[in-house]
Amino acid sequence: MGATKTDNYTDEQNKIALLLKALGHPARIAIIEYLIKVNSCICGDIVNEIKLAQPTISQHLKELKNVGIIKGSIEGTAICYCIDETVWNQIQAYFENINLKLIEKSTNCC
Amino acid sequence: MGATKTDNYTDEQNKIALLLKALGHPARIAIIEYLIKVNSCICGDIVNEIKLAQPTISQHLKELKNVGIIKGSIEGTAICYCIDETVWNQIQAYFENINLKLIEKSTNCC
DNA sequence: CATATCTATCGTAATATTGCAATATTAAAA
DNA sequence: TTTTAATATTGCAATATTACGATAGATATG
Repeated sequence: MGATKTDNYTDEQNKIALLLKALGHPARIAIIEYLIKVNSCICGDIVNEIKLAQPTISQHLKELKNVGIIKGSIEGTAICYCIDETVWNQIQAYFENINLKLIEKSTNCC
Repeated sequence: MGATKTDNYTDEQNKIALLLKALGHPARIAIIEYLIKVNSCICGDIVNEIKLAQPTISQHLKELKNVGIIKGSIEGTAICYCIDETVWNQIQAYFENINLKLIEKSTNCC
């Protein structure tokens, strides 16, 4: 136990869960919001922005990159990160789809 | 360590992170999708739908209820769960807001 | 080359999550 | 009241996550 039983679910369910799990930490939310705020992609002053040690930020960036929410390109000694809009749109589409269904059949009993 | 340092972040960041974290597990995604599919709210045949033990499902339901994504009303010996559209709309609004900003300034360097 | 800078990785401690068996709780039904 | 059915809670084992210090790797600059 302790490990998620991914076999029980569809690939889609597993995928969206992984994406949302990656966003399910305030540090990673803060990173995303910062990346959006500074417009042009930003490298390691995320460490200055968020009160966490550099290895911790690096770890969070890695997680976001692993699921495809952000991407980074090397720029000299620094690395330029930014949001991958493709994956982001997938997340948005998922929520929109569910919202449509919710509106469609709004026969709540609770 | 091992505990998230919530003090570093805004209330909003912590809140949205908690909501997305709650959705960041395939079982809970499956529960949400099932609740939507069966339209009228459903009780404990979620256990039949998803291959997990009853206490495990109960635990996942509790987590979803804790953050307000679902609500349940007692109906005799069964409990009727359904999605709380208020919180759901908050999540959607969050993503929409970010998407707007993404479109606004789409000067990606990666 | 030596040094400084930026980022990643490793190792590890503290804590959280996942999942289940056993058991408790609650309310309908017999 | 006894029984049955539906959920919740408890306790626990296995695993995952979070965070950081130490260190390594890569690249620019003197």
